[in-house]
Amino acid sequence: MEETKVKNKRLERKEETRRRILEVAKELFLKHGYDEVSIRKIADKLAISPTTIYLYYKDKGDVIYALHQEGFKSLAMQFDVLRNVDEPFERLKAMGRIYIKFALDNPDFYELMFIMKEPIDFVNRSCASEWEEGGAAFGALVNTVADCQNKGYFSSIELHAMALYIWSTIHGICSLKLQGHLDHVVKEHLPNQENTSTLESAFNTLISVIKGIK
Amino acid sequence: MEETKVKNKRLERKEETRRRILEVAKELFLKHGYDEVSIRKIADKLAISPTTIYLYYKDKGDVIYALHQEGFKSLAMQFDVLRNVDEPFERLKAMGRIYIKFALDNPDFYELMFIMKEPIDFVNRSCASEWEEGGAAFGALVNTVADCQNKGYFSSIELHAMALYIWSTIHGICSLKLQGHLDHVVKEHLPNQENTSTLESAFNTLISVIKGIK
DNA sequence: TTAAAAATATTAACACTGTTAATTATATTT
DNA sequence: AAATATAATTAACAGTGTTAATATTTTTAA
Repeated sequence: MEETKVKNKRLERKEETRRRILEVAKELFLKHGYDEVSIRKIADKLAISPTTIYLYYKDKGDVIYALHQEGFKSLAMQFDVLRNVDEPFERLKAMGRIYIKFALDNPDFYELMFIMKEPIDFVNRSCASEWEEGGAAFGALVNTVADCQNKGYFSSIELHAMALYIWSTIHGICSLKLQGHLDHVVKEHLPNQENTSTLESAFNTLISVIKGIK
Repeated sequence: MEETKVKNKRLERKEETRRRILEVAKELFLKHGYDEVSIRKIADKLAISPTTIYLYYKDKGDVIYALHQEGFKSLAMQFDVLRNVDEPFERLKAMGRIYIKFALDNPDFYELMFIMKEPIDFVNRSCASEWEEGGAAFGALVNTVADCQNKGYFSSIELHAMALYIWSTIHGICSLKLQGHLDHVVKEHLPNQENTSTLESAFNTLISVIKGIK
């Protein structure tokens, strides 16, 4: 009976080391951005050998994927307050605002979660069909859109097409902003406009557009 | 008078080498994707030394930027047929379809032009204010939107906000698709739907949505 | 308690990357 | 033909992800 206890102790320690590696990876990631996260730098900060990390994560993509998952958990937490918003269209609006705020507050995480290819390729390779975190996020949007339709909003449009369309618009504006593709357009075509207000005006346009659909 | 002729000859040769480097860079880029384009591989294919490339391009970002510019020229050429479409809303629709087709046909170029940070950072650093190719593309959209408004379409919405909103939606759906973020969502929430039809249905949703705005 | 076994961590190395300084080869001008 | 300007090269630096072989530590068995 002792041997299982010891084995558990070992598994715990192993899990703890895994966690510590991820913690440092996350710290470097948030402080210096993705490009600055190298296996060697993570190892240096932990005062371990670079190769040790490969005993806990298959490769760098695996580490990145773990951060990717953390991001989705974090976003889900932000979404948690939506349970207090009963009116579906208000909930949809709040959802959009939280999503945008998350993107602006955590640009590196957003890049990891919705822009970069590597982590999502890892998902598509590993877990063939189910992917809880990602499915839940889009599922929450679909549910809210369905609730809106039950209240008469944009009920003429197919549910999933509508959800995807909303996500596309908000992701589009966030990704253009975060990747630096708005700076020039704003400078040339929308002077005397502040940085964040461009996002807001695009979001408000979306809201007022879909609000009118019967 | 001979010396200027010689100097011109030299400049021509220099420009020719610059062009050949870019040609190979583009070939590798289209064949193997961005990650596989290294200075050394370009040099190998040209049977020259890697460092020679640095005599023609400041750094790798400069090469990437040159391809970035090629992409914008190519897109502008695709847009050229729009001159034959008189009705503004039809032109807007055609514009969207061409944009989406360009993205699907040239995923690597699209990534370079509208997703990656590096080339547009290069733009924002180098040419402080004017950037013809990019400005022209968005300008074309703004003009078409303005023409639509003159015909009574979505005239209640501010011009630039509307243009940015349309771009965001179409870029959003393209970027989600190209970066692999739709695969999972489609598999889970929209089975029995084909790959490209997801894009089309989102685009059609956008069109039918904005068509109804007064 | 000590010897064997298993788990964990490390060193050394490979094959790459972008990039620069110093050097050599080539072409042009005097 | 000699001097000069231009072009291209070699060698090297500092970094990357990753693997195989080796050493160290921890656990198990005698």
